[in-house]
Amino acid sequence: MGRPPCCDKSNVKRGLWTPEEDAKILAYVSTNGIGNWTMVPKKAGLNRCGKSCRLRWTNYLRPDLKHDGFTPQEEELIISLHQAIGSRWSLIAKQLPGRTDNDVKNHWNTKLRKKLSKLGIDPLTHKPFSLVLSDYGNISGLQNTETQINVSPNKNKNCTFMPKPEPPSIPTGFTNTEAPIRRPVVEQVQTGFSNEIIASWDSPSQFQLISQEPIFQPLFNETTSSCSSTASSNLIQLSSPPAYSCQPSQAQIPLSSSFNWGEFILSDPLTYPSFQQQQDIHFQRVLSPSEPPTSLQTPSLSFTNGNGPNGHVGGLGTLDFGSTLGVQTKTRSEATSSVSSFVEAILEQDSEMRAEFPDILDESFDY
DNA sequence: AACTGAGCCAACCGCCGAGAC
DNA sequence: AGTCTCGGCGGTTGGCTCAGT
Repeated sequence: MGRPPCCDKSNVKRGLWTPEEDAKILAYVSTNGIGNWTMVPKKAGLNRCGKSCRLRWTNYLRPDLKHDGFTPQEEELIISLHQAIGSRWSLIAKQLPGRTDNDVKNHWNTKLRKKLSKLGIDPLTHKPFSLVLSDYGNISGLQNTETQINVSPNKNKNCTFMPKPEPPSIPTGFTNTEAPIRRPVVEQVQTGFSNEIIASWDSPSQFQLISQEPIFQPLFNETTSSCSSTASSNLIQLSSPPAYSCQPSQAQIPLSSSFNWGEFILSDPLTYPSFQQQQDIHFQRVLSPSEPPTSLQTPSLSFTNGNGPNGHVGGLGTLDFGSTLGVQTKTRSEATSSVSSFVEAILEQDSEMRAEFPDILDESFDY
């Protein structure tokens, strides 16, 4: 038996609010304060659902709200917080005075997500698309090329894969000439559950405390300095909340030290086919002994609930850090070779199709 | 001028947890 | 312990605006 509706929806007005209705809410709140929203419509003389009144107040009428556009600083903060904690809009909004979760969510969905995509960054994982693709190749049970081809990342509607990521460009909304995010996120793969990796965000006070730690510093540094981040010694203390099944419960992950996003994106096999000739050299260089091997690693995922990699499991999945925290069990070349196989398979199919249907597929057809 | 599609944002929906009873 | 109510939350939808054709 479900919860009964808070009001008779057939008898309440819906849709946009009129100035008169707004005035009634404001008048009511100014004299009675906030509380017991279910009684507000009756007491304020409104033919609205109490919940609707609360939302109207929370998202629009509150006097402390800003109604102007987001500043570049606010955008940077949203991106970095989203990178850290995922789509927990209310927590993000608490760090932005005068902004509501709805504001932040809408701004993310309409502006920031596209900005990141244009930079060749998957807004879901905050990683370059090429790295996300290689992560799919790393998911256990997807060993062979055919399986990988059958698993389309686009099945996840939240996954904003682009068929051909654009080369890195200068973001329009940022004050700096440097891209605000060029560091791949190695701490998490955010597929609807893994944002719980960073687990100490449950209270705003904790959040505030942690947000002042170096966790975000690399991002902000990079907006004003070169890509050689000073975060090489930074460690993120991970402690899983009891409600989730991240493993292990305690882990330390070093942040990327000298990673160059531009270099990485330029190595994107989808963007630059010559990547295959360079990748081994590239990763040998990046993974040289002087570099922390984990700087390019991502957590490998194992699903204990039967959902595939595209399943939005909402906290029920299990992240297995066993292979990435401390011991590297899968090399970058393995990961990228699976991507290469994937690309090769596509190119091979393309060649066959071109040979078979030369009139249909002209030269400009491209992936 | 009319149409169309994309972008944007306000509002809604439904689930959930907390707390009162 | 069970039920009910409220408010919070993230995801989704509806409708307005505007640029392009």
